[in-house]
Amino acid sequence: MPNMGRWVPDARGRLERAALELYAEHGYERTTVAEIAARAGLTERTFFRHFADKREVLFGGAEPLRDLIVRTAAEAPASAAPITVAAAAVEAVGVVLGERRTAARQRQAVIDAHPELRERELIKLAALGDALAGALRDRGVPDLAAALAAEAGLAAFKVAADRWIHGPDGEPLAAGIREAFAELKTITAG
Amino acid sequence: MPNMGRWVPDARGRLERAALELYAEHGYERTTVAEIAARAGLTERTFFRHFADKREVLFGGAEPLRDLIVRTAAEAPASAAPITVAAAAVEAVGVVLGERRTAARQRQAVIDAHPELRERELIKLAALGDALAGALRDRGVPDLAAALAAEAGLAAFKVAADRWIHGPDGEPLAAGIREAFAELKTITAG
Amino acid sequence: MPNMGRWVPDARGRLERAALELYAEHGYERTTVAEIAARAGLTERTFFRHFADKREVLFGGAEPLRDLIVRTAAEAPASAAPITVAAAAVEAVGVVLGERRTAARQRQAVIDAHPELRERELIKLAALGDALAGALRDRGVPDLAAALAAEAGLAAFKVAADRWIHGPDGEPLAAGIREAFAELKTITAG
Amino acid sequence: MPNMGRWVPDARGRLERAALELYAEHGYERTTVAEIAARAGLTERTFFRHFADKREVLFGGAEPLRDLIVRTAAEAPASAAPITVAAAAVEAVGVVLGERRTAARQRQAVIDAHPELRERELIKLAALGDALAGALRDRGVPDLAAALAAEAGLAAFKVAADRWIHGPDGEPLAAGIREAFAELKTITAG
DNA sequence: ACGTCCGGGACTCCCCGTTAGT
DNA sequence: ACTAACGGGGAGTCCCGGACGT
Repeated sequence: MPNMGRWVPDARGRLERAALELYAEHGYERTTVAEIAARAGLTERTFFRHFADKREVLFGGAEPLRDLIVRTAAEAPASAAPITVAAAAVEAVGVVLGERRTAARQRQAVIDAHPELRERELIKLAALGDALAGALRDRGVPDLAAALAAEAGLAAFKVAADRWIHGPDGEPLAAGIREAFAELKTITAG
Repeated sequence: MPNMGRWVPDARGRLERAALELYAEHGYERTTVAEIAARAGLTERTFFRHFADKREVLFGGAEPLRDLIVRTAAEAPASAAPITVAAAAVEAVGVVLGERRTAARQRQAVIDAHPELRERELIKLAALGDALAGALRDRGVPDLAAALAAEAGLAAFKVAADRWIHGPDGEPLAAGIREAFAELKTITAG
Repeated sequence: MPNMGRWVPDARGRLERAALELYAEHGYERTTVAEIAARAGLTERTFFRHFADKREVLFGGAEPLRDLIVRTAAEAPASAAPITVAAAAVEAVGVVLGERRTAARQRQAVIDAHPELRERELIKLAALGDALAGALRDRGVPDLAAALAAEAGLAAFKVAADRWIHGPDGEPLAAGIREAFAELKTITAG
Repeated sequence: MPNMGRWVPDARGRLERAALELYAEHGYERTTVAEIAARAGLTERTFFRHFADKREVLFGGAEPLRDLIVRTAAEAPASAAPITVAAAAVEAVGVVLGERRTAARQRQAVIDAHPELRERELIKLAALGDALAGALRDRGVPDLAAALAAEAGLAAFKVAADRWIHGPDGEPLAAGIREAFAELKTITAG
């Protein structure tokens, strides 16, 4: 019989929700960790037990994406070209993320307004790129090709995600990623 | 008659040198801004007048590169394809940076060891990418193609710079960038 | 024209007084640094700018004693035996401290009740002993004799101060120190 | 049939060894309790069940010395002078400690480098001194003489131990203590 | 005896503001 | 314009302890 203890369960989730609410209400930098913790009914100390820093609460759910990338790349047919594998992996991410456009927009509005959050976002993306490159190498792709295919995948993703979020309502994210890949092929062929 | 004043000149340069020395001696995070300022014969407050934060002292000289990118892109022949322009701009950066390999290596060793410095490096690179995309748009390249060409340029630069810094002594950086572009064309054509 | 600035002057003194009051009112460990700072009209951060830690506020005025010891030892006649010089130096401290018995008692009551404060007190005394030993060596006293004379001086001081503080009202501290020295000679002669 | 339980035995010993290793590898203050516990295969909380604080792990074995002092003082002939009893008790400690000079040196190197550890060492020594003074009073020695004889014993011990640890290889600790006592008698007789 | 979750305070550091002096 | 002095304020790390469960 779990959770008969003293504490309300899901401390991490409460902290995440409290942080997002406060970031939306007062802005990211005018929100202190103490306020987030207070709203979650916890202490500052506990916040830092769950999140390495004040930014991380916005980027906590990255591991599933990483796993998805690695898995998708591993499951691609052995005959697939590196760029095709990269495209498949990135599209898989696009399918997952593409389902919550409104939430993504709100989150991105906070991130875009604060360079320190942009920094964190970029390093998270770079980590996904490293994972993809590693998965490609595991398929036997040579280092240079693996690194470039992974970077190409990231490039297509970034460009497509930017349009999907900031542009008007329209086609789903995954479709935008496919278009970006196609355009990338076109211009590099030039 | 310069420098008849009370202060030793070149406060900014002294801070930069002191910071690099201390980062090398004790590591980045074990070095405090107070120590850097003390070694430079200045106060902590003065450090922050010259650098926005503790990381920036490692990334201070980025504007010239930005200008170089924009200028190179602007001066490319009107007939050049976007990817060709991006390649030329990125290669120009490679030529400039390629001259100081030892210094680049030391700097990169510090950066690689600290995720917070990686974050700053990534956002600096992203800013260069934005500048390149803007320069391409100024040439009349459509948004999507400009964004992707800029990202492709960054990708080639990142991959080549990584190999140039971490690999054995060998070919110059600019040559590596050209190779990376060629490989990128090969794999996207796949 | 000092102190025309924004701040009430003597931040350090205000912190000291606030700390002593609160330690007396609520006890040492039930007093937080935040409370001390608040009562002094300052912030926690400023407390730590003036005192290395929460204990140091009780031991801040030690340098004058150190100087007094060194000076007294240096000014003793060249013919004086090491133990005589040590006695003179320690007695000089006793004369200075002996003037504020009530304050010393209150302070000592706090210290005696908290082992962590005892630790700090002991290391401060040890530092005075080191200063005395150094001053003796500067007079040409060999290392071993200097170290032992300094320790003997400290021993007499500790014993006398303990009796002066915890015992009934009576003779002044300096007189007790002299008695302790005499008794020390007696028992070591045994 | 011991140790059929769930846990690896000798948690305390594992914590002690882990702490000493880490203090040697990274220094005392750069070692966190969490690291010590992790290396010992335990949790931070368990560390604090065995040791009152992070310093105590270096000073755990002091009770046997205390007992030794009290026993030696109690067993001295009734006719022995206080200073003689103190000398015997302190020498007994010297005999025990004197057997592990290399370990003592390493331990002392850590302690000497960190004032907070010096504080703890001093209070441990003071506790031994209190025990000695108490044992002397139990023999009927008057308070003042007991306190001074105990302090004299500590003084001789400290000076001798310092030379034994920091000086070159040479005579055993107990011999150094005897010499220190002799020198103490000489200088106090001056 | 140990793990888990959390509270709470001490302390360090980064970064910024104001004032005044040169 | 540049510097020093003093202080505010929040982030983040660490030590340490309490309550509960096994």
